[in-house]
Amino acid sequence: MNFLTANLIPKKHQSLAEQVEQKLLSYLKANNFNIGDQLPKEIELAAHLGVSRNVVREALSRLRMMGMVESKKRKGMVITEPDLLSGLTRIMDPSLLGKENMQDIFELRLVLEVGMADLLFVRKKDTDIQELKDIANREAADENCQNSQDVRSKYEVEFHGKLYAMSGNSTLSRFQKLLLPIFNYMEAVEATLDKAPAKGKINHFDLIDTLENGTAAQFRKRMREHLTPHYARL
Amino acid sequence: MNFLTANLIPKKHQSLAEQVEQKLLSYLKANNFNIGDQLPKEIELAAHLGVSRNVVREALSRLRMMGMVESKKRKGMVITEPDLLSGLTRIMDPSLLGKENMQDIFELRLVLEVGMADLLFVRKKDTDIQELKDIANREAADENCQNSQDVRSKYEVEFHGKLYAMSGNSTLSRFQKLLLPIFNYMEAVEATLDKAPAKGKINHFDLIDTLENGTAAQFRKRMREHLTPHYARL
DNA sequence: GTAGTTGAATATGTACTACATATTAATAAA
DNA sequence: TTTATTAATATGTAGTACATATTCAACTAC
Repeated sequence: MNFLTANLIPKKHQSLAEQVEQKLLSYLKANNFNIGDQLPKEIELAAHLGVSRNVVREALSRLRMMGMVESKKRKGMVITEPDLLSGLTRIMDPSLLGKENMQDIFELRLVLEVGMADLLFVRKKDTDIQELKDIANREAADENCQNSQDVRSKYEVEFHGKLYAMSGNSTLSRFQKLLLPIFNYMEAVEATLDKAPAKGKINHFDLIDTLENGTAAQFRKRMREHLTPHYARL
Repeated sequence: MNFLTANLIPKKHQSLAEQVEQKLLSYLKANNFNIGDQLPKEIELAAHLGVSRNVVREALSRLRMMGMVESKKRKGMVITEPDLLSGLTRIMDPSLLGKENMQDIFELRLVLEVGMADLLFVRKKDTDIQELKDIANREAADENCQNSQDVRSKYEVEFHGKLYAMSGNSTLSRFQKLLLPIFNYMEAVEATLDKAPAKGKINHFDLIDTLENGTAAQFRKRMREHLTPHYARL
């Protein structure tokens, strides 16, 4: 391609479906719609935008995938609230992601759990503390913890998952669940390298105690220490 | 939801395009492909799955949207590394999200900035510190800061954006940029309610000093104090 | 033989038609 | 008035046809 034709083509080529998707998004953003409002019919959109119905359907399919619209058979398409994590739920898999993304996600977990402290202290309930204690007690009583890494990590997941749930932030909590396969994979890889799982000095009982009697700053410090083996990966 | 209940609960009707999307995703997850590998042609997929090419194209369009595949005109579709934030880039807009999602995102920012400390201390460079100082100095010298909330928030964004960039976590940094419109919107709403923007006791110079001479734990504490006005919203 | 050009082959991109399906809304029956 | 039936309609799916762009091979020129 010579420089003349290069100048004639300003943007990287976008398919019509992508263009229509963006137009629909701008349309929705600009007109402050409410949830439940109706979208024009596919045929009308196609006619108005001067494209085929196929193209419109591809664009709408993407909006549907994000949870931005729902389509009913005769009613047409109605606007819904998009799902923040709809994309992530599909691709959060070790076999789909590269090293850099996995490392980013790994780090994100560490950041979240340390930074989450204030949410926990604002929203903790007595019943939550009790549940944490139950988990920690079951963990302490389970002799399989000595032998099996799987068993250990089962309690680890349960305990920390409960913390995310306690945060009262459902996006955060859902994100943690998506994050698990990545984390497990990276731990498994680490295990094959003969790196001892090296437990931190702060255990779950210590964390519970801090959550019950301490401050958010103290909890952050202890959580940071609890996660020290993982921080070694930075 | 475990494997069993997943089968027991009758799924809400899924369109063929959605089913094909999932089949393609499972196919990609199961077969550990490498980036650059080719996917079968649309017609072959359609024939193999027993659906029309339209349906296959809708599914592929979704994968393309997530950055999982790229399509070249004659070459066919090749596997690429998915973009973790491709979904978010489209929907991170105050006019598309509801209160709960916005609140979740708002909280997430607070969690991230407090929890980010260790990343910063591992990866900070002298040049980064210098850049932070430059920003803080420009801010201190700008007399418009007194009058205009916009000017203040401009420096705020620049300073904190630099911190995210320093984290060395590009996903985190990109997420912060997406988060900005939400944050601005919520601050604007707060401003209309006559709530004074109430600056925290810890300013940017304090943060820089801690970053230069202190510890990660100290930085977390000070960042938490710096963000105190925002934490009031919890 | 090498470089550059041309042109055919081909997979994706777009348009269009036809019909299936499900659900609403109107109508008829009780 | 209530219930059952029917028609209308917007999305879902299938299929054909052609446009477009890019690869790859054949070919020409030097």
